[in-house]
Amino acid sequence: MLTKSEQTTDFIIKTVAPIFNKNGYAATSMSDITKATRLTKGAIYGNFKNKEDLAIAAFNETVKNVLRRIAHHQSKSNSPLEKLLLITDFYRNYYDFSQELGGCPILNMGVDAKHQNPLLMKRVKFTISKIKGNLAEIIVSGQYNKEISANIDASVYSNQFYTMITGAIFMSQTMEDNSYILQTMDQIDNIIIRELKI
Amino acid sequence: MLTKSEQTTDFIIKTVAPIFNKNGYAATSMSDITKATRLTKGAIYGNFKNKEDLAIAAFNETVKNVLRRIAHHQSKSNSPLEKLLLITDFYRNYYDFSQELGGCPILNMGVDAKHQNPLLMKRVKFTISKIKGNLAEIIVSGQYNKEISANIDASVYSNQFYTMITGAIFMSQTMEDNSYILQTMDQIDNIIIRELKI
DNA sequence: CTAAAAATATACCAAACGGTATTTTTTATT
DNA sequence: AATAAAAAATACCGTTTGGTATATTTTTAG
Repeated sequence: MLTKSEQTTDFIIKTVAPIFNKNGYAATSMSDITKATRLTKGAIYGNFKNKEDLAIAAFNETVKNVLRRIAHHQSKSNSPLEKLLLITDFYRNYYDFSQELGGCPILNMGVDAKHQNPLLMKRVKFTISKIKGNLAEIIVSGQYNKEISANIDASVYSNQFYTMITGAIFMSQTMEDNSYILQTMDQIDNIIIRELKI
Repeated sequence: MLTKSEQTTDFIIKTVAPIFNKNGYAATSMSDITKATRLTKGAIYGNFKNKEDLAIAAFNETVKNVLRRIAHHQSKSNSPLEKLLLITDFYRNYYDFSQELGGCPILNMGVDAKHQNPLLMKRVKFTISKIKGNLAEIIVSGQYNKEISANIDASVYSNQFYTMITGAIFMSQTMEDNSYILQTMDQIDNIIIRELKI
C-alpha cells in the first residue's frame, strides 16, 4: 500500500510528464505544473526538491513507459529474428503512441537538455545505450541460435537500426506525417531479411 | 553599402544565432542577447520587433549558412550521381561544422519549436521540404541523364535519405560521436551505388 | 559646421519566475 | 475522539522576465 505522499508524488509525475516532454524544461514553469495538477507550490515542493528533480522524475517515467511497451511487444516471440521484426512493428505504432506522451521523450530530451541540463542529458545517453544494447543482444542471440548470420557485426547493425528509427521519429514528429516511420520500418525489415537472416 | 542600422541588425543576428540554436527559444533570454552583443535592449528592440522576430531571423541565418554550404559542395560536379555522393560527403563533415553553429538548426528547432512557436515550426517544415526537394530534383535529373535507374521513386528515396541523415545527426549530436554520421553516410552511398546507379 | 534624423542607452514597468517560511488542513495512531 | 505527524495551502521573497517610454548619443544630409 502506498502512503498518501507516495500517491501524490506519483500523481504529480504522471500529470507533469507529458507537459515537460511537450514543452521542454525551460518552457515549463512551476505555474504550469500547479495548474495542471491543481496543487499548490507547497505540495509540489513537499514532494520534490526542485524543478530539475521533478523534470528528471518525469523523464524517467515517460521512458519507463516506452521501454515497458517495447519489452512487452518483443516478448511475443522467443525467436530473436522475430523479436527484431516485432520491434519494427512496435515503432509502426509509435507515432500515435508517442503523441500520447507528448512526443518521443528521447528525441525531445536529447535536444532539449543539450547545453542545458547535464543530469538529464546523462539519462538520455543512458537510455539510448540501453535500447541499442537491447538490439545488439537480440542480434547476438540470433547468431547463437543460427537464425542470424555470424558474419555481421551486432553493434554496427544495432547502431544503424536505432539511427534510422530515430531519424524516422524526428521526421514523422516534425512533419506530422506517420509515413516516414512506416517507410523506414519497411526498410529495416528488408535489411533484417536480406542481410541478417540466414 | 549597408546603413549603420543594417550593419547592426546583421551583427545582432550573427551574434545571437548560435545562442538561440544552442539553448532554444525559451532558454535564451534577452539579457543573454544583450550580454553577447554588448548592446542594450534599446538597440535590440530598435532593430527587432520582439524576441520571436529575432529568433526567426537567427534561425533563417543559420539555415541559410547550412544550405549555402550544401549548395556549394554539390556544385563541384555536374553529374547528378556524383552530386548525391558529394552531399553525403558534405554530411561527413557536418558534425564539426554544425557544432560551430551550435548544433543542427533543423533538428534543434524542429524539436524546440514544436508546441511552442508555430511561425518557427513553419520555417522548419519549409526548410526540410526544400532540402528533400533538392535531393529529389537531383535524382530526377540523374534519371533524365541515364545515370540513375528510371524505376526508382525519387520522392521515396529522398525521404529515405533525409530521414537517415537526420537520424545520424541526432545520434552524433546527442552521443557526441561522429561515427553515427560516418556510418550512415557509407550506408547511403551503398544505396546510391547499388540501387540508384545504372 | 549644423540641424534633423536615426540609432543606441538609460531607466523603468508589471508580470512571472523558482523557491521558501509559515500556517492550515488532512491523515494516521492511539 | 484526541493528538501527533505529515501533507498541502498560503503568503511571501528577491530576481529575472520581455518589453517600453524617454533621454542621450551618433550618424547622416544639407
